[in-house]
This record gives sequence, structure tokens and C-alpha cells, in this order.
Amino acid sequence: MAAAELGLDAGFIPALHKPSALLPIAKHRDALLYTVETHPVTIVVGQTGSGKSTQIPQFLEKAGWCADGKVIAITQPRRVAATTVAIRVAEEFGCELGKEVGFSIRFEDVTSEATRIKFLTDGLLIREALVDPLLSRYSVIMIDEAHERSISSDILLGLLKKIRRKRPELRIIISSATLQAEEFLRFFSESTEEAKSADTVKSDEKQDAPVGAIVSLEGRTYPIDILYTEKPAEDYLEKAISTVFDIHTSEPKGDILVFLTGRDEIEKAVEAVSERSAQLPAGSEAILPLPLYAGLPTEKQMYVFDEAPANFRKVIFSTNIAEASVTIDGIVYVVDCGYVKLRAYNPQTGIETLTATPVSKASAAQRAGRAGRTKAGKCFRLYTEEAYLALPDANPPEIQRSNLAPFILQLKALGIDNVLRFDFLTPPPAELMTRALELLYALGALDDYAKLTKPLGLRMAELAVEPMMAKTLLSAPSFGCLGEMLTIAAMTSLGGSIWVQGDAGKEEAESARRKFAADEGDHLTLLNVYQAFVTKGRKEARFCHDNLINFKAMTRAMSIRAQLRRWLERFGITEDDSSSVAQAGAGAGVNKAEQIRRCLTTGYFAHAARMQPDGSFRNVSGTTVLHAHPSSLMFNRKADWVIFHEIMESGEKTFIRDITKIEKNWLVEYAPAFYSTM
DNA sequence: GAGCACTGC
Repeated sequence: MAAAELGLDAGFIPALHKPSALLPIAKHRDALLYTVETHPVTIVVGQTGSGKSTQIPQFLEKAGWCADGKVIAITQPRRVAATTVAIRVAEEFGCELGKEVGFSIRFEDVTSEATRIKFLTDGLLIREALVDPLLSRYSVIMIDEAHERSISSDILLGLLKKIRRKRPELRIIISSATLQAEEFLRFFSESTEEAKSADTVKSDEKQDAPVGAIVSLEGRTYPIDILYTEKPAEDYLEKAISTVFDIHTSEPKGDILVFLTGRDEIEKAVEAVSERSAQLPAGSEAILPLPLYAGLPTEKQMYVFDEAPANFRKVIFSTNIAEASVTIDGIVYVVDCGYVKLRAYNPQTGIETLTATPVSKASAAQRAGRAGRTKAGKCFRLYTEEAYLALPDANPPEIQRSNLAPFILQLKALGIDNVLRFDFLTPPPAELMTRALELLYALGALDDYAKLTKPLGLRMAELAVEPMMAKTLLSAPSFGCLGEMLTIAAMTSLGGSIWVQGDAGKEEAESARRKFAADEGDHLTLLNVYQAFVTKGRKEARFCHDNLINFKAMTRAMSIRAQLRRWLERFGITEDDSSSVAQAGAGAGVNKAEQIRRCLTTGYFAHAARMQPDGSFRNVSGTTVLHAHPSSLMFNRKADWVIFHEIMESGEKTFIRDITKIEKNWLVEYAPAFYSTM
């Protein structure tokens, strides 16, 4: 029926999204379905804008892959992606979100009996495997953005390879944006030792049929001119700023996106640009510099999406967040400093570092691609072409530079006892494995044969907190402080976002914090903040504002706490109705705070340190100098022995965060094997 | 006496 017959011609409503028939992927529909039909594994290579995440699940559903009540799962490395893609697909599919099309992320399960296409985070799918090891409710599992090599998606690939042998009918789709397609295909084609023995049993499976195939989809992007510097930049920050002005004065209209490495640089750049833009000739277009980084309050992050006012050119100075997590329309020019801050983990010291590292070719390509989303663009790389050619193809995957303890625990709980022989796409270094196994053993999660202990180890695996905190929580009932420990676990898992680093002066922020300070340290301080919030903050709108507390973070702490409590209830561990520390200190249970500190020691004994006369700390072996992070109460207080939640090296110094005073003899009492020589 | 790229259960 023509639109005119319906009388719609008077006022057209612009389409929210491109009709799917216009997406390049539509041309590949039949080829794609045929490959999925005939191969257990399909590698889809498509750039951003190819529509793979939204279209492939719908093609599959229409082709009958959801018969018999089976479900198609699509995993995403980020929560936002899982929700936004689900919303879009539900719209295109013409259903209410949570019916045929739904999503599931931690704390939010928007699915139902009717759900056939389900978007979820990769970490959550691993958790589902704990309950349903063969992921038997899914007919097709698509791992989206697999090229990002998140630790969870890497582990999922290993699990799926294993599951595939027991479920030959399962279809696996790996979506990859870059040159890594062959590597994924090789991974699924190679048989492991374990698989070889399984294949001899299953001789009916055709040995010579290819396991997988690669399907390429073209993206819908515009050409981008790549420009390099003639000589290496001495100071890329300065070079970035001058490049912005060069673009502004000599290039046509269009917003600029500048990739830098961190908050410091970004704030400096924003300041420098606003100062220098005053010197622009009168009457010329002005520059509007905007910062973008994860630590920025959400409202301020939103400014980057607003259109610049008339006669302004928008310049966004961003961290890596704009490389994949956040997409800004209207960017025509990209300036790439060539560096990214990467997290690394030193298995010898157990210390995480965050260091600026040259980007990979894959990252550089992704950054440049941000310029060509709406029309032809330009990318200014602040390094020479020679330097570009010397860059690695990709950064080392996360699994090779992380603390593996939480993942080893999960694999063990999935029945994979020999984690050293688990089929990793890229095996982690042996020292990382050893370190993780040693920690899990010291915590009592593994026995002398490296088998998961029951119930302790199994329960630790099922709790969605780090192993050290899981152990602490499971010890809490015997110290009579489960209620408090649940709160502390929820609060520490927020990772520093409790205080709003508003425009208010530092002193003001300090004094706000001091109101909740507990002599024993940061953990009890966090407990005080939470308890004040649940008694006052939820009722009084001004509470958070007056105390510079992040309301959203506190709400999140409440749901994390509730989730942890429910998990423990499933183990038959219920919260005691113990009184708050404040009350305890004032009255009957004077030792409550001590019980909490003791309980923390049962999980965090490996994170112990002793204060030196100069106020710095040393680790137990005395080999490393540690500093209380400026956000810690212990930053300017006296202490002797302490335990801490987190350790991180940044710049020249190694900082510890969330610190609580303990007694030295508790270390030997709760971790005799670990501290036998003390 | 001074600061953390980005995810996630």
C-alpha cells in the first residue's frame, strides 16, 4: 500500500534507523545462512556499520534456528552494547523488549519464556555455563567483537570449542573486525589432544569436512585520508594541540576527535585550547574543547554528543573510551597520539601497572575509522609512517596480562581440572597461571592436588567477587559480621567512584569524607558511609549532595549487596541481624570492628604491609616500597601492620588503596602456611 | 603530601 493512500504524505516521520534492506549485509544473507547451515563455526568479518550484530540474529531466527524453543545468544564485551543492540533489534523485529528479543546483564534480566534472540555480556554467558555446562538452550552462540580479545570472550571461545565436541549441532559465530579471522578459524580447526581421543570415539563425524568458514561483509564507511608526521613528535600533547589549531584554521567544517592517554593530559589539553583560542582572529569560528574519559561524571560525558553551537567547532579530547565504547557522530577529523594506557600485571610482585604503550595497528585503524562515519574524513597520526609500520598488529590479549585467579576458579568450577591444558586461543604465561594457583591454594579454594575444595572453593567460584573478597565473605559468619562484610564487599567493588570529584575544593571533599572516617581504616569508613546512606541518604535528597557522595554509585552498592546476600542465602548462609559498628562501639559488642578486621585478614593476608617511620609502607618481604593512595584515610595517619584491597603502580610510585589496620599475629593465625616463616 | 586507560560477574 502506498503511503499516499494512508494519508501519510502530509508529515513524514524520519526513520530512526536505516531500513535493514539498505545495509550491505542484506546482500550476504543467503551466503551467510548457507555457511552457518553447513559449518559448525562461521567467522564473520565486518567493519563497524556492517550491521552484523543486529542483522545476523534476525536472519537466523527467520531461517528457523529457534525451532523447538531454542535460543540464539549474542555476547558483547560491554553492558551498554548488550542493551542498546537488543533495543534496536527488538524495534526492527517489531516486538516488545523482553519478549522475542531480550537482553541479560548483571542485575538486569529482560528476557522471558518467549525470548528467542538474547543479547548478553560474555562474562554472564560463562556464568550460565556453571548451571548448564553445555549451554544446551542455545542453538547458535555468536561471540561479537571477539577481536577485542576480552578475557571473558577468550575463555568462552575455549569453552565453546570443548562444548562443540559434545554438541555437534551447535552453531558458533565469531565476529571479528580485523585481520584475526584466520587465527580464529585455525583455533577451531585444530584438534587438541583431548579432542583427538574424543574423535576416535565419534568416528561417525566426517573428519575431512571443514569445521568453519570465513564470511566477509563490507562496511558502510567513507574514505579516510591518513596523514603522518615527517619526524617523530617530541611532545605529542603539544603536537596534538597545534594540530587541532592547524585543522581549525585550514580545513573545512567538521568536528575533531583527539585520542590521548589519560585524564591529566586531557584536562591540560582542554585548558590549553581554551586559552589559545582567545588568540584566534576576531570573527573567525571558535573552538569548543570538551573532555571525555570514563571517570568523568555521566552528565559531563553527555556534552560530547550535543551539537556545537553555531560558529563553534567541537574538539573532543578523549581516552581510549572513544575507540570502541562510545561513538560520536559528526567527527570528520581524528588526531591520534599513538599511545594508549594499558594495564599489565606483574606475576612476580602481584602488582598491576598502568603504563602508556604504543597503540597497535588494529587500534590505529579503529581510531582512524572514527573519522569516516558520516562523510569522508582525515586522520592525523602524530607519528611517522615508519613508526606505524613497526607497531604490533594487535596488543597482547588481556588474558596474557591479568590476574588469572578469578578465571582459574571459574574453570575449575566448570569441571576443567587441568587448567594448564585448557585450550586457550593464546595461552597465558606460565608465571601468571602459577601465581593464580598459588593464591587460590593459600585461600583454601584448591587442595593439595589443585582440585577445587568443597564447599569453600566451589562457593568462592559462584560468588561474583574476587577470590580474596569471596573468601572474606565466606569467613564472615564465623566472625559474626556477615552483614557488615556484605556491605564492605559491595562498596569496595565500586572501585573509588563513591565520592563525586565535583568542582568543590579538595578541602571540602576531604572534610566530607572525614565525617565518616573510622580509625580502623578505609573498610570501616566505607561501612559508615553505606550505613549513613541507607538510613538518611535515601530519604533526604540533599544527603548525597551535602556529603559529596555519588548517589548512583551508592544505589549500585545496594543492588550488589542484595545480589551477594541472595547468593549466600542459596548456600544456606543468612545475614545475622548484627548491629552497626557505630552502635557496637558505643555499647555491647565492642569487638565488632575487631571481628571485621580479623575477617578481612582471612581473605587479604597476601595483601599485607607494614608502615615505616617515614609513613610509607613495605610489603611483608620488605622488597617493595608502597604508598597509601591519597584517597585513603591512611594517607596521613599512623599505623603499623595493615591489609589492603588493591595495589597499583602508576608513574614512579606503587599505591595501595582501601587500607585497614590489623595485628601482625593475625597473619600467622589465619594464613599459617603462607606466613610460616614470620 | 597527591591521583585510575577500559570492561565485567
